[in-house]
Amino acid sequence: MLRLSKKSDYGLMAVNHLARHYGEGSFSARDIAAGYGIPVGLMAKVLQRLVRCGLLRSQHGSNGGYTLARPPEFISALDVIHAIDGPVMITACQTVRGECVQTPMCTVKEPLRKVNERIVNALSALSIAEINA
Amino acid sequence: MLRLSKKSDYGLMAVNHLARHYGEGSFSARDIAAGYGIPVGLMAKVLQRLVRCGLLRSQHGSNGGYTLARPPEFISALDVIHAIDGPVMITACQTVRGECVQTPMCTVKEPLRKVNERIVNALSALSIAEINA
DNA sequence: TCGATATCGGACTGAAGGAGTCTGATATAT
DNA sequence: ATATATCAGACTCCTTCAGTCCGATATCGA
Ligand code: SF4
Ligand code: SF4
Repeated sequence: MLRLSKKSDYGLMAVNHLARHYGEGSFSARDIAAGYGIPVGLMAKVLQRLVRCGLLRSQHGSNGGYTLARPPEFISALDVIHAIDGPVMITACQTVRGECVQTPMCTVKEPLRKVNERIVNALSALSIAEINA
Repeated sequence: MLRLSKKSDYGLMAVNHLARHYGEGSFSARDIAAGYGIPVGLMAKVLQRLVRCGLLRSQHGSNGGYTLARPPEFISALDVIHAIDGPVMITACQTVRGECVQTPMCTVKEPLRKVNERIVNALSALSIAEINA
């Protein structure tokens, strides 16, 4: 139904939070989650994915937590969404379980691909720094 | 995960088919479904929704079927998607079951609303005639 | 009039994905 | 040592999706 996952939503909020306090040390999942009413366990899970994709750096142990891996200007909304939800693709022409049976005779595949491209561009052009402003 | 429903996909294909044969009489759900490997029952259901939203006209009885309610130039991809899936909204800030609990302190609501607006505009600007070309 | 062919409306099912929880393991500062 | 973190994955509950099915209504043609 063309909806962003809640995880991506949370991820954007978290990265946004870290951007707002960029250079002020690290923040734990608890720190971030508390301010926005996000379940801590879920927030942790989201942050982990962002680390795995190289958007954040993490520090174990007490006084540990997360920081941005690079300045907010160089992190896009697409980066965050892609790290959490995988590739942005409004159609399911080909998924992990084979391709859509309509593919050969589909008449809307190409036009939708173009629409998808525009969405990707829009998300890619939107930096975290810009969101924060 | 930001994906269009299969129903919308089918709807676009159906409307596209009717556009391609605009002025050549009406086509039944069976007619349309057959050409694209779409389950007939599901195709019928999708077409019914399009009729209810005024995009198509229907004719009961034998030799009945569906025709476009207006020329392809004046039907947009958004019209079709909206008729089938409801309003295009990438966030769930407010749904039928109340609003998102993060709404008051959400920092990404506004930026995402703007992204949504761009998507809506893109879909709205894409007419069926254009898809067909 | 009868029967075939349509749409129409809604209920229904099984499968998939989403949201969130929980547990155990590892790393680090005090 | 202990408290505090991240980390990794399995797990449950719930919603949505894709597709089916049935009964009702409308229309055409023989
Ligand atoms: S091939 Fe056509 S029908 Fe199948 S997913 Fe892609 S766009 Fe949709
Ligand atoms: S309010 Fe914020 S968190 Fe809640 S749905 Fe809207 S954008 Fe997502």
